[in-house]
Amino acid sequence: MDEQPRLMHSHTGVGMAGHPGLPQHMQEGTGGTDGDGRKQDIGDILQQIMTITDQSLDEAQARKHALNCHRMKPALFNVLCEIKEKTVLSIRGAQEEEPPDPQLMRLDNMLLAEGVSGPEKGGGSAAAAAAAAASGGAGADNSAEHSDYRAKLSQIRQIYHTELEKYEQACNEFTTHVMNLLREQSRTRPISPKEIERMVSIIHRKFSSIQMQLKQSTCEAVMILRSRFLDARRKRRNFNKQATEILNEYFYSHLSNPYPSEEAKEELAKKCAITVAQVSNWFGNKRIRYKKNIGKFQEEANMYAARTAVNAANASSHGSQANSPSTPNSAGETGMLSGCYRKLLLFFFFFFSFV
DNA sequence: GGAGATGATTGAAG
DNA sequence: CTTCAATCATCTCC
Repeated sequence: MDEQPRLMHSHTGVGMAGHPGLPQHMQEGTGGTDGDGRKQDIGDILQQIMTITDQSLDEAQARKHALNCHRMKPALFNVLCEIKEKTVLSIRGAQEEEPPDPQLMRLDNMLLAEGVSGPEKGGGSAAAAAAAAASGGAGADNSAEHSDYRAKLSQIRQIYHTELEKYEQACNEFTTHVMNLLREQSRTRPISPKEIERMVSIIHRKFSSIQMQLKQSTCEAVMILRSRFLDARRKRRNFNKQATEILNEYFYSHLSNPYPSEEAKEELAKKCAITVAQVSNWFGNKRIRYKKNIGKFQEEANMYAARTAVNAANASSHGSQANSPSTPNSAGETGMLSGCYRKLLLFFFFFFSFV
């Protein structure tokens, strides 16, 4: 029977003696020396434990209150807190400092770049802006496409934000609820603030995984929209004849160095009603295609060279009209030509044709 | 429908 | 950053 002293010890150690909420016989038992009396006490306690589930809620509350008011309770509670703190810290050691999820970062970056998350950029996205620049001067149908794109993107944005708000609200509500529960429970069992913090972070992690799904689907929607839009952008239009003539004229009149400066590009872009990027593209394509097959472009080169020569001659004779050297109106121009210039044109044409 | 022309895109190089 | 070179996707002409 060496269990008996231990039980007794534990009984006194836990310190229920003098507790106002405990039955008198239990309090007496702590200081008692009578073996039978002690046995009786233990029997009573066991009986109480066994019947505790049968007690009414009010009775249980009374016992809870009694326990809370016990004089040894704070000391015991602190000890338990310390033990718990150590345990929790050792558990946390392995879990903490986890790096941010790269996939989530990617999704966040993409949503930000597309203008879905973050501040609204007037509905404009990188794709819309790029396409707007690339399609330059293409006209009303393109701006209609852009507005369509913007409208759809804004729709996605709205849904995303509504859902995100819902998730955040639900997360906050749930977190508050759990925290209240834990605070309430912390009065009867040791729950450290760190433990609450950990619980909150667990909840946040769970909700952020739900949020990630939302972000994933939003990204997919944007990608689909964007790919459709970019496909539409690929439906290019050839530049109009006048624009091509302006570009060709510049190209062949600068054949020794067909690299227009930024200013020249801007001017050409303005004249052709296209973007500077399109001018750059055009010159890039032209240079490479010309170089690849000079023979094929010879006739074209001769024609533009002749035209340039005529323009130059024209400019010298009509000094005041020289401010538009690169875009002659062929029909009008020919009509204005004197016999002398017509001869000159023919000379240049044939000269360059046989060179 | 096919061939060639043409504007745009992409990746490498400087 | 610009330019080159290759390539793609579409347009235009026959």
